[in-house]
Amino acid sequence: MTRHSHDSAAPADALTVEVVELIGTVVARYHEEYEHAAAQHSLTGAQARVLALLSREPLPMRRIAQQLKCEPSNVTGIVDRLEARGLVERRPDPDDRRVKLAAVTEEGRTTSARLRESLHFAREPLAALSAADRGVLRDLLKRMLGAS
Amino acid sequence: MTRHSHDSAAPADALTVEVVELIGTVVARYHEEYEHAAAQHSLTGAQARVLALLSREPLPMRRIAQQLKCEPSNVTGIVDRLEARGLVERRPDPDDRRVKLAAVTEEGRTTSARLRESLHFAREPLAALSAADRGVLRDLLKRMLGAS
DNA sequence: TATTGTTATACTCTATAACTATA
DNA sequence: TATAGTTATAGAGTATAACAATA
Repeated sequence: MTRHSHDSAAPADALTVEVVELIGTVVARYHEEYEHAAAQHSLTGAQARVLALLSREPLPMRRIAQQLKCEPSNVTGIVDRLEARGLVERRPDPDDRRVKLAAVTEEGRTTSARLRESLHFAREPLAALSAADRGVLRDLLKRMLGAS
Repeated sequence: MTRHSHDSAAPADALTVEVVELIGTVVARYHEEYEHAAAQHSLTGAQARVLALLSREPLPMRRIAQQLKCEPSNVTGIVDRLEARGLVERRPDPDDRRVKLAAVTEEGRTTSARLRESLHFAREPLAALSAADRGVLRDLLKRMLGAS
């Protein structure tokens, strides 16, 4: 370490820069795969994300917006398009008549499952690593993410 | 390993699933930071990416589209907006009069540099790892990415 | 003829603000 | 009054197709 700085523009050593660039490549690859998998089912990335979310459990529109980190008004359109294709439906919330619960239909569930299967990112890149290596990678990522 | 399958839906073990989810978290975090840094300079993500690209060297419009993996027609609008703000300019290519080279202006270069500095992703998360750990992470990511 | 960049068009995602129906 | 969802609006990114200038 050449210096321990508390300012926000600490000098990045070559190793850190290299790791950041590698992470950038991972991010780009991940997105390409996700968009491609979604497109194979004629879905946009945002639609695929919402479908994946709802395949776990029905959610109020508001909660979807929080998960997507976007404004609630955007969710209306995304769910509209999923609903128009029969992949999602809106149900009333028995406890609060203001709330609408978005839930996957049977077709939505199977589409979501197929989409998950077509996400090769899970298998091909990681297949190059042994189980021990994947364990090391997991621990490093966890420490990295836990730090922020 | 319960089975060695050659089909594309090989069963994912718990460890692999965990690593994929961690990578998904990294991807989400990375994007949030990038968009936030871009927004601090009143730029969209796409504009910031093009500005970063051009800060290395001037490029024909066609090449920008290839780097962004989008249609050339989209680049026209993105460069238009950067040019309207004085961050980028179009120059003729002396060797081929069909080609327009997009290049950063001086202001564009300083904006790009500030943007790079405000990308905390380089520092904070990775600061939790020792140099040795970062080296291990680099090697694992390189093997992972080289595999695809 | 083929290529480069642009224009025109349409769709989706996005944020903001105003509206409704509930609470 | 406050909250959930929607609508209206505007800006940006995206793909497709057609076009002008140049090779």
